[in-house]
Amino acid sequence: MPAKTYHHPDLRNTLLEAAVALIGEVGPRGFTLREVARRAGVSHNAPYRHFDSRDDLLLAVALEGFERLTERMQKTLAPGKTPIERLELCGCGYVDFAMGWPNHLQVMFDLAPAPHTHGQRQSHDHVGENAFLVLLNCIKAAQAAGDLPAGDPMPLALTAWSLVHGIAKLGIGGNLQLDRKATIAFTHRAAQTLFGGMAKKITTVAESRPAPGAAHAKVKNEL
Amino acid sequence: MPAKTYHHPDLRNTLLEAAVALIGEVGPRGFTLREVARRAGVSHNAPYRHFDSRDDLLLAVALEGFERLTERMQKTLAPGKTPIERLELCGCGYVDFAMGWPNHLQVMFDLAPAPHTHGQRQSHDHVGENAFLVLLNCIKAAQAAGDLPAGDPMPLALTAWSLVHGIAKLGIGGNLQLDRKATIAFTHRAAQTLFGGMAKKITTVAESRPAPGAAHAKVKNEL
DNA sequence: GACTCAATGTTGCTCTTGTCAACATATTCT
DNA sequence: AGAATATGTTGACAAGAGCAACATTGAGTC
Repeated sequence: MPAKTYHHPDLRNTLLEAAVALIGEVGPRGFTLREVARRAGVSHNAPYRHFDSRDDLLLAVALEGFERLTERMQKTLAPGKTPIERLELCGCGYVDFAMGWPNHLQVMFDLAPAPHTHGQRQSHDHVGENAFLVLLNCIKAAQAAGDLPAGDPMPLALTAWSLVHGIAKLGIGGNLQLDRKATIAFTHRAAQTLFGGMAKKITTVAESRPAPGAAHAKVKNEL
Repeated sequence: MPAKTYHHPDLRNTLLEAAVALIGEVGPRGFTLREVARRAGVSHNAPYRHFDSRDDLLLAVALEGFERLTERMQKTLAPGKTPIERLELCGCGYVDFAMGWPNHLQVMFDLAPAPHTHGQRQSHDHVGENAFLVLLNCIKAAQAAGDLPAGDPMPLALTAWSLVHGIAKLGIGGNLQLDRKATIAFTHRAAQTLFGGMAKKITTVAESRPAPGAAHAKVKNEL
C-alpha cells in the first residue's frame, strides 16, 4: 500500500481557513506558518506551493477580512431608514466587526510594509476599497438627501472613517474601557456628533472660523 | 592586559536608545533583541540583565514613546489662544507625532496582549495616561469657556481621541493618501467639524434625534 | 588588604521558525 | 504510455528567543 496521501483537495483554502482561525486565537505575533501547516495536516513546506511567504499568507487573511468587513457593514446598515441613519449604522458595523475579530483587523491594517514601498502597496489598498465604497456611498446618499453638505464626498468619508477606525482600534486595545455592546453604542453617539458637525457647515458657516489666521496658519507652517 | 571590557556605563539606557532607533528604522516586525545588543556593542544576552524579555524591552520603548507624545502635544498646543483652538492643536500634535514616528506609535498601541489579560494591562494603560490627561484638560478648559457642553468630559475626550487616533493610524498606513503636512491640515479641519458637532448639542438639541426608536434601538439590541 | 557576594557580561547551548533545495508523487496533455 | 507540470515531502541552514553555566567587576566586611 502507498504510505503517504499526497495531493490534498483544495489545500489552499484549508490553509487559509486554518490561518484565519489561528490569527483569531493567537494574533499576528503568535501566528506561525508551521502551525498553520500542522493544523492543515501537511508538511511545514506545503504552504509555499500556495503562498509566496508567511507575509503573503497573512495578506490573504487580510483580504478575507476585508470581505467579511464589507459584508458586516452592509448587513448592519440595511435596516436604517434615513440616509444619515444608514451612515451611522455603517460605522457601527465597522466597530462591531473590529470588536468581534480584533486580531483580524490588526492583520488588515497593521501588517503594513514599514518603509512605505509604494509598489506592493497598491494591491493591498485595493483590497479594502470595497469596504470603503460602502461608506462612501452612504455619504453620497446623505448628501443627496441634503443631510450633509454637497461637494467632494471624500473628505467627509475619510473623516468618518477615521473616527470609526479610531474607536475600533482604541476599543480593541481596551483603551475605551467598554465592552463590545457599549462600544457600539458609543460609536453611534460619536457618529451622530460628527455628522451633526458636518451638517452644521451648511447652516451656520460663519461660526466655524473664530480667528481666520491665528493658529490656523501656525498649524500649516510650523509643523 | 585584560582582553574584555565588561562593565558598561549605564547599559540599560544605551540599550533603550538603540532599541528606539532600531524600531524607528525597521519597525516592530524587524525589531530584534540581538540587533539591539549588537548596536550597543554587547553580547546577545546582556539585555536580559536589564529587561525580562524582548517584549519587556518593547514595553520600555512604548513608555518612552508616550513621554515624547505628551511633550509633543504640549508643545503644539501652547500657541493656541482660545481653549477650543488649543484643543484642535492638541489633536494636531498627536497626529504630527504619529506621522513623524509611525513605528513608535505602533509599538505603543499594537503591542497589545492578544487575549485581554487584565492583570498586566494596568501598567501599560497607566503609561499613556499622561498623554490622555493633556487632551482631557483641553476638553475641560473648553467646557469651562462654554465652547463645549458641560457635564462628564470623558465621552467628549474619548470621542476626540478616537478621531485623532484614527487619522493617525490611517495616515501612517497611507490610507489617507496625504503627506505629513496635509494630514495635519486634514486633522485640523476634522477636529473643527467634530467640535462643532459637540457644541451643537447645547444650542440645538432637538435636531439630534430624527426617529427616537427606529434603528436606534436596533443598534443596541441586535448587535 | 584579603574574602565574600551580588550585579552584570559572556560564551555556549536548545528549540522554534522562515526559507531554500532536492526529491517524490499526482495530474494533465499529447 | 510518456513528458511536463503541479503539488507535497524530507532535509538542510541561518537567525532569533531564551536558559544555564561561567567570568569579571565592585562594594562591603573582617
